[in-house]
Amino acid sequence: MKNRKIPLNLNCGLDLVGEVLYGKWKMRLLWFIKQGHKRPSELQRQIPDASRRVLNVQLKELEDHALISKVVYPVVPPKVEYSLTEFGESLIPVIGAIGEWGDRNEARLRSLILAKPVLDGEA
Amino acid sequence: MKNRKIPLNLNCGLDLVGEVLYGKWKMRLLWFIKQGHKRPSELQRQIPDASRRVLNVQLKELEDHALISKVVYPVVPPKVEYSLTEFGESLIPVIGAIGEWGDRNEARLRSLILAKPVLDGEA
DNA sequence: TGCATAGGGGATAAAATTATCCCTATGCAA
DNA sequence: TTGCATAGGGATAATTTTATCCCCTATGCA
Repeated sequence: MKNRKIPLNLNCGLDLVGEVLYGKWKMRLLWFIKQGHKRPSELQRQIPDASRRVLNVQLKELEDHALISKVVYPVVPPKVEYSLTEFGESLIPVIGAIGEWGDRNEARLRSLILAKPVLDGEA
Repeated sequence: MKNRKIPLNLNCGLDLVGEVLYGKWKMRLLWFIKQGHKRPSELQRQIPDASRRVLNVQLKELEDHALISKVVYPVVPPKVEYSLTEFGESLIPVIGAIGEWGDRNEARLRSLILAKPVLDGEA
């Protein structure tokens, strides 16, 4: 989400959403924030597969896109809390729908995804 | 979607959906197929920003993930038609919801996305 | 033979996204 | 004085994803 060399294409709603939601951890971040995990360290605990750095970067993008807002408390040790903006809230049902579809089809998706064409031999 | 070095994480529904829907043109492909644009050349016309090759690759992945099915007619010149599987159909409402949210918030999204932090100077 | 059609796909380059590493700062506890 | 917790960020490497290039199939027709 830096300066792109390939021009953005923002033709339809789908493209627009992509711009703000395309990011490996973004939907999960929004979701966990919605669940009340507001502090960076909490989010990090919820999503241990991502590094702290990466979460920061994606949180920053979500913030730039006005989906979340950030409050920095001037205390030591530092304390930061994120929360959904109204705009971000409006996206929750959509994310919910995506997640539900995934949950509903979990078994099937899992097997489809793991069913790589056999030729993975590598040890 | 090749052999990954970084392990997949398939913890929740959201991750699973990501695996099959994460791809720059995938949702649009599904959407256009749903609209009745079944042949590769038609899809290409609908999505001129993507090269033929790229669409083929993504179509192949959608097919591998059982969201679409492909029929090759043994005629010359070749004729191919894609259609949504039942599984793919079940995803349409979700994609619809995403697109609607995007459409509803088009103006806002557009300005947020284009409002890069000013320091893009480049000539 | 040459071209058009409709579709495929390998190899490789480029771009975008993620991950890793290391460093900053404060105040308190050992 | 070192260590820990909390949060942030630059630089750079690794990975993944997209794009570009070029060539191939087969038939029918000029």
